[in-house]
Amino acid sequence: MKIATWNVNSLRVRLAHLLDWLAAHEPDAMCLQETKCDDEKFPREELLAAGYCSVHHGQRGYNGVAILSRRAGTLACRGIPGFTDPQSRVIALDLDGVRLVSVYVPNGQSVGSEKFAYKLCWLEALRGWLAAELAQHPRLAVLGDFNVAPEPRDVHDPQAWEGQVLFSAAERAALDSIVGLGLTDAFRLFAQPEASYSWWDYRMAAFRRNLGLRIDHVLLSRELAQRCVGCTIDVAPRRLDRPSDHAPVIATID
DNA sequence: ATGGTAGAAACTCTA
Repeated sequence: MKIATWNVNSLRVRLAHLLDWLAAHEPDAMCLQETKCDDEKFPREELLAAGYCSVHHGQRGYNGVAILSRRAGTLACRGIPGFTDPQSRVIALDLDGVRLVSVYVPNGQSVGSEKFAYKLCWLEALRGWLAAELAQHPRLAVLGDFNVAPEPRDVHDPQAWEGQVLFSAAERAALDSIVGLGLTDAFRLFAQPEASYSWWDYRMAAFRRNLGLRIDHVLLSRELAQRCVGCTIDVAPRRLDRPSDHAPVIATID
């Protein structure tokens, strides 16, 4: 089973990139973030024509998460159950015995801001829910844009980024606590190139200079981690014209 | 020197 995640930063703008990528890599499932459209404008038919079913938790203008799959799955939920959130950031799908979760963690804007407080609150709600999910679903995969770089090696300039949003102690502790429930960062199961990142700011020619952060993750329950045989970041789409600022991450599970 | 770019939307917010 090949599963992937990609923050597309507007699905309608990136649809051609996405369709090309799906045709080239043929993942069984693809988790999307920042679709930035409501359900009515979701390109369901175009994706179906490309061989993918979809479930979407949309929102006009901002956020929006989806899961595409070759075979039809069963929608598990939209949003974190019991956590009232006007922002569309979570969707879950049961597919061939695996529970897949697509997450778009709040960015947090800047440490100490209201949005930062919302981010920490949101991560705590996610942790509580995933604890219950893990108890019920031994095959659980949580994929998405976590907006947190876990370690110094996930940041191009860790000294400059230390304490900044996306790499503050509080955010790292919150992500660590989620991983500590019994999840594995699939990317770190394997040897990886130095300076591997999944997001580069559009500004300052950051991609050309590889000034990136690894903030998009595939977290696997123990059972899935044991069967994971590969996990890579595909930087190729970041080189295209009008790219998303994120690259897809793909994991293969036997 | 808080700059720079991109997307959605509507003239500003979010990232």
